[in-house]
Amino acid sequence: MRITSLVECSTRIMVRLASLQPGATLSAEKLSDLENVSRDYVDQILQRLRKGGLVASTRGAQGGYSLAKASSAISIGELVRAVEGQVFEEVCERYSSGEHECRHMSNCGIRPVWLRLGEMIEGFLDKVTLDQLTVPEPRAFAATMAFIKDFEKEGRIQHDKRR
Amino acid sequence: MRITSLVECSTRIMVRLASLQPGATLSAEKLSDLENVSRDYVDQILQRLRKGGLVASTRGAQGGYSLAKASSAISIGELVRAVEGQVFEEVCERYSSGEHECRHMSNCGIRPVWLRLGEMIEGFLDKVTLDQLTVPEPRAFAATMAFIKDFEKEGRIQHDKRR
DNA sequence: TCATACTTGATCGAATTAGTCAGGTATGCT
DNA sequence: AGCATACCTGACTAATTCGATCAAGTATGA
Repeated sequence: MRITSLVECSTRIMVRLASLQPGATLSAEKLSDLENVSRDYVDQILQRLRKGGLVASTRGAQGGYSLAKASSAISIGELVRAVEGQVFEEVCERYSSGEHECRHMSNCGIRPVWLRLGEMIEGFLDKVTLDQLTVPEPRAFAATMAFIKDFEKEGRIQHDKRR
Repeated sequence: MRITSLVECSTRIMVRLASLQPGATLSAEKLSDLENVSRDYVDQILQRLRKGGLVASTRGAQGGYSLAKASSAISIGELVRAVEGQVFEEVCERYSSGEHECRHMSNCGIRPVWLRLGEMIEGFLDKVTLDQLTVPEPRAFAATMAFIKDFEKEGRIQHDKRR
């Protein structure tokens, strides 16, 4: 299980947009340079984000992209759904289609685990909003910590300080 | 993000073994028939489970496989690590190797989210044990619900629930 | 009207997944 | 001992998904 390159790139692009002053925009070209992602790929990502209603675009010369709503109103879960279609694919959906019957029979003890796992992952990502990723202070993740409080008792999140 | 076929098959095989009477074994052939998974694939899975210390094997005619320890002592997290090597791959590990530098710079707000997500997924799967999957659905569901409840409220799990 | 910037969809190599295949080795039963 | 049963090992491969790239547009503002 992992975060794909697509989600990672999309997140970085969204964080860039979230750091803009109100009214400002960033062109796809600029985003490509800033994040070191090819122009074509940036275009594709922005397109999906726009269709998902997460970014707004201004066309023409001096045009560009900006967030479609407040960064506090955009969750990573939404972002993932916008670029990948879904956050977590259910096992039973995947392995039983058409002529095949779901291998999880009645009285199945396995299915609830995958369901619950999916709900948990989605619940987590839906509660992490973009504004939490743009601030350098440890105040980020307050909502996240509330969601999974006591999971780790030693304290708050340390932001990355490497290199 | 999804559960792979490998993990799904492995889980079903382990649940079969968990439902055996103490001392009993199931041959790879039998498991293959019961779960409708090819004999070769079952062999491969059982081999990985054995190397991970989750199943024990008895060789020779009338031999077979059984759990290496109590089903209450085997978690799905362990199972996943045994068959796939890891539960959740870190983004920074994947996208920054050798000559490439991690794109998550200092004061990165993104990395902690992926780290936390990974910890959560692993924490969840490490606490779901095989014995919780061998019972009819309502009880298994109750067990996973209990996990979430404990997870949110106390950060720890009750393993010795009365029947 | 033209440069800039966004839009769309097809394509494609690389990596991963999902399983197969071939050829062993160990054990228990007769 | 002989041999059938069953486990063990690792290489191999087809299918799918990932991670982009590419080509050919359309819309807008100066």
